Amino acid sequence: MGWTDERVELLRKLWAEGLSASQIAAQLGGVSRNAVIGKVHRLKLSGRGRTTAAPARQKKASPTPASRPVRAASPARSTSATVGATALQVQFDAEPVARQYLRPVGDVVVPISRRLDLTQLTERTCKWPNGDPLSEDFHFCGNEAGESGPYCAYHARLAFQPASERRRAR
DNA sequence: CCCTGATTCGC
DNA sequence: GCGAATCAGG
Repeated sequence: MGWTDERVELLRKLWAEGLSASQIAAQLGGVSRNAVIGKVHRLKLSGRGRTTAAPARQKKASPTPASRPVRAASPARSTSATVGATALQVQFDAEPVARQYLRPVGDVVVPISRRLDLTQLTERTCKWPNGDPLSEDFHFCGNEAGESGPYCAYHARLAFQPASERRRAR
């Protein structure tokens, strides 16, 4: 799957919104988070909320076991403090604050829900329920779900992370 | 352990 | 240009 204009556009949008690379990758489908990150860098996007600093790494240069590359020590990389907004990642799920920007299409926030009907679900589609089950608006996420679970990467995190947090917090 | 982005480099 | 492998950090 290549980077079509639309996919790049979506990438830019989601990245700008603060979604993580893996989340974006999950929504795009067919690409890994590494692919997303790589593309982001190629597009000269990067550093928004800023996560891990960039201490100028240097590795993986010679597969030769006998060769020991000299360690270049000159980061010369100052973190340009530019972005004033977008400092924190969004952790929405049911938070009212989250709903602000997550309604670009009148759907949920995260992935581009496909609004699948129950009968349209396959074993590889995310079965995360969206909306009120009692309402007609109810639908399923429908994004790509691996074999590791019933949900896409994004919803899997929403579903399972709270559990670990509970364990830690409790 | 999970995750995050950053970087390098072979393709 | 692309992205897997790897690194570095939380």
